[in-house]
Amino acid sequence: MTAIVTTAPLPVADIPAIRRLRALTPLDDAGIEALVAAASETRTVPARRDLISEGMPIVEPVLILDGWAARVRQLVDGRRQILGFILPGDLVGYCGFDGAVAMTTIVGFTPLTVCALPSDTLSPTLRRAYAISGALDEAYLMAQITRLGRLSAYERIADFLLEMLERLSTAGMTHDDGFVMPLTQETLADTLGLTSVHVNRMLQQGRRSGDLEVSRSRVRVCHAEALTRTVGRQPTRVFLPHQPAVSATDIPR
Amino acid sequence: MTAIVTTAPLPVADIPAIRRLRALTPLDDAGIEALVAAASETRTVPARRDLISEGMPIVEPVLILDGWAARVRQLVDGRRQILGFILPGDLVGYCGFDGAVAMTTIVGFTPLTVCALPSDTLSPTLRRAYAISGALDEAYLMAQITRLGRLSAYERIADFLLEMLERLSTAGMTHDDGFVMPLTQETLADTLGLTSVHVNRMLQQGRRSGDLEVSRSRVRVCHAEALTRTVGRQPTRVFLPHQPAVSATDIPR
DNA sequence: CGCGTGGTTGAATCTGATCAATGGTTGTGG
DNA sequence: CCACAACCATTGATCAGATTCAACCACGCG
Repeated sequence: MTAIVTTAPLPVADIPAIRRLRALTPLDDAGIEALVAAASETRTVPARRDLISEGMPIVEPVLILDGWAARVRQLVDGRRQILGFILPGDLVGYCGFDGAVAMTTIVGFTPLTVCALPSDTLSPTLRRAYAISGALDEAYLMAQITRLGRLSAYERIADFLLEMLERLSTAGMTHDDGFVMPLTQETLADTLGLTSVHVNRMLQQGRRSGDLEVSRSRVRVCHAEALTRTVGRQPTRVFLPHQPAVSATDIPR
Repeated sequence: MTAIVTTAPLPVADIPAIRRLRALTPLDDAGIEALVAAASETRTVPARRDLISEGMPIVEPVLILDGWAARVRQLVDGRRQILGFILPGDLVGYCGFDGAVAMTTIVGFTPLTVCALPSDTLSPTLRRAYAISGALDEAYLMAQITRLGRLSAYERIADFLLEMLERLSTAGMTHDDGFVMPLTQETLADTLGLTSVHVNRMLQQGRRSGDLEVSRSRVRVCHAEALTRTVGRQPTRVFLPHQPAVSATDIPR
């Protein structure tokens, strides 16, 4: 799980959560120090235990250091919808008013390592990183809506895996367009609005067409670039890139 | 559209947007004054014109005073997904970091009346109202995901109309569980991940079963309470109610 | 009056769900 | 170290909800 280097006190670049936040926006020393300090005092939550329960007041915002979690909504008749995943470097319970209650239950699919989220008053760059992270949260929800509303089963799988690839690579958790995905096909089904049987068939189709390599809990997207184009996915973007503005190709109808 | 009373300078309670924000959290005088002042200087955007375009930098946050708008995502092959609606009292472009770009296009289905959003530094209560509004935005996105992922076509329609009822009643824009909905069935279809043909059939089913009264642009939900229960909808809640905590009836599996 | 937009209807089709059974993997306890 | 139990992946057959295609109608507007 963690790297086996034990010489130095653990280089900052090896902590995926910090790596992610630094990738969102450059952090000043105060911000990095605060994160490193926070990450030294961790808490572990066993898999399948609620990290936050829907309707309960939000106590303390935390930063995910390791593990996969999800926002889950359970319907009265047993149907379940997974709203989105929460990965290392993601913030949980960071919202700006008193008396807030959790809008969804959050549960881990693996044991979770979390730490207290450093206050955003410690560094303006940290504050900015949190704000960007929040905007990305919203962007992921919107991407999920588009997937469920207008993509075919196969497109949903592909688009979802590409999103995970994008997110995990920000935290440095991918290798050669592959990553560890500790989810069952049942979980994937509850995410993508499908049945596990159909997820299974679509994964096979992805294998046969050479788009995917899927084993136990490993996924590799074979030609990420090409697949991105074929399913019409556009990468998530919430702030201005440093490149000159992208030319809008959209034709107003 | 607007009330025909012209005696007084227009009572605050008659401005739906302000009514909504006050319903979210009590506002102090500074906050109300700022809103009233802002609402006196309006701008109008014609229907079908972009209020904000995806990928463009966000210039100035605005408050919707009148009209219906939506966040829209257009796929390359012409498919369209409506992510959610923006109604009077909703905030647009209020996000906490520099260099942010719009994550989606926002277009009006009616002419929109908007005004500049008063700065959240003017009043702590205003700031709180904005934060709650933002949390509600997120809650609506999550509700939309659940609708698309796990509800049947009929349930989607019912749940959606109940949400609109809930939101519009906060702004005082409903009468006897009815409201004006300036959307075509095609638009509804692009919202709910269906085709317009199927939306039509589901609306008819709603009429036949006595759940709905739908005409031109008017909708009435006949037995809102009952319908809420039958489709298993739970009302949106992002902060602690003043009542004692609701007992959790959820059975952990 | 004619056209365009949006609503309504029917028939055929298809994507994905459901039901049911089999087989493989992992983890645990004897 | 093996045996068993759970859980998960896989496969086939059938079913159903929603789409597609194609009309037709009603209304508002230039």
